[in-house]
Amino acid sequence: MSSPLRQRRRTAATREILDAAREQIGVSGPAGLSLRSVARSLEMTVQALYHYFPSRDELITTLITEAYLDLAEAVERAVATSPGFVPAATAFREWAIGNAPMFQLIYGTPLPRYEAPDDGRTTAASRRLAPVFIRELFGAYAPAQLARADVPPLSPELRNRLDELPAPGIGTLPAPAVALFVSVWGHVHGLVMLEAFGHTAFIGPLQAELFQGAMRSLLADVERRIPD
Amino acid sequence: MSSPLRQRRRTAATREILDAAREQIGVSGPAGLSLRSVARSLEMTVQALYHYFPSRDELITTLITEAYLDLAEAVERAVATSPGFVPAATAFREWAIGNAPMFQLIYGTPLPRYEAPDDGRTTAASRRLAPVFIRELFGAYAPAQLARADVPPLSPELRNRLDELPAPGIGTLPAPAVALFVSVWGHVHGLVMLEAFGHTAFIGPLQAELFQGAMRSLLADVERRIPD
DNA sequence: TGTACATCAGTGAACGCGCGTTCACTGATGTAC
DNA sequence: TGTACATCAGTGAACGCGCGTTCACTGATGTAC
Repeated sequence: MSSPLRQRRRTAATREILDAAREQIGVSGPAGLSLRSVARSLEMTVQALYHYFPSRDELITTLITEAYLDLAEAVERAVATSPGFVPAATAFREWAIGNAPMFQLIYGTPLPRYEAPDDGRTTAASRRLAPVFIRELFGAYAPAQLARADVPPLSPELRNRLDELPAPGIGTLPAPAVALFVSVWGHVHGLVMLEAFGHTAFIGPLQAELFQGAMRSLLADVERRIPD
Repeated sequence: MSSPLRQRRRTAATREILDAAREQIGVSGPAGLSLRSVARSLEMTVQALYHYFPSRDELITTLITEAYLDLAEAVERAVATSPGFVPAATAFREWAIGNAPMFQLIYGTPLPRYEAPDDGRTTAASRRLAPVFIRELFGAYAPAQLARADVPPLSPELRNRLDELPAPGIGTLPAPAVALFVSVWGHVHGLVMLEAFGHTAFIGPLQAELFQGAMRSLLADVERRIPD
């Protein structure tokens, strides 16, 4: 095993590369990322990067994984000081708008010639966010209540499918609550994606307020659908 | 002016190019589009394309514009035979899923080195869809009713802003209805974007049913928020 | 403490590729008289 | 109807660029004895 000093230097250099890559994505968008541009901004040669990442795809995989975790942590942190669904949604939006290019990287059009790794690293990281929202949204209800949530009738096939989702995370919920949650998930993501992709620019700088209002209404509508 | 025959041939060739480009996007995603690959699939040289489009960006602009119009027309057609918000949303989803790469082109991450034209052609095309949804969602209500829609209180600044949106389309609605509509818009887009970008693949092939249910609930929630 | 050796971050040179765009041209088609 | 001319779709050749990746190397740093 190599020396701790060398190890630390290596770690620091790896961090520098990842930061430069993020910077690069910030400037020219996810698709504008290239090993050569990263090397250029670090004033080193491209080949040197291969001492830290075996390929472009591996670098991108790390960026995606870290972005998912960073986003999930930001939301966790927010609800730690101010619990509730609306603060969670607000923190989600703020991360997405404040890191729009990274948000595009993880939730936007898949990168042209990028292939996610087989080992499911990115998928695993992407699953860290939902449980936080599930906790904030449904934590106060008993499973029996959630099972009677007022959603349009589910076909037996769909009910089965939703009941059989893998357990950690969304799979712990009864089918009607899964249906409700997916709808909420889409609602939150939709408003944020539209804003992060520039489709609601016409609203101007008050989108935060509009979003907050929409989330409050959404929460009320969800609560109304769960029986006492 | 050139002969009608030549004109028709030119139009046909232009169509062929656009179709090949769409095909190309279907195969390798929006970012995989290139003049050279289009030329290759048509078995002609790249330079020939310049007789039909002055640049790559111009071709992309046409593709984007036509995609927006195509989508809006699909929804119009659907509500013509089966009116209502849920059918409109269903048609929207079906177009998006059936034309996922084109949907990604218009609603996903902006293309790397593409600049939209100054003349607002793409923006104008993108505004064709909302009025259909507004009509289906709010057509049965009087402006006075919409003005009293039950949404969280709007700050004076936001209310002003929403009241002053340019008139054709969303600008015709009173501020609370605009807020409600943006929320609905985000909800519909969110579920569809998540699906079109592959983030809800774990649900499997029953996403259509889940979406339909979510839209029915959404409609009910909206109706509950508009007074008699 | 000194020395031989191993590790490894970084470089120089090069590869083959695909890209958008320009230019000078050819040759078929259509127009004017 | 025939002929000179204009139009314009298409080609061949080339440009300069950026990309990911490989290879053989140098030279500084760290390790073992």
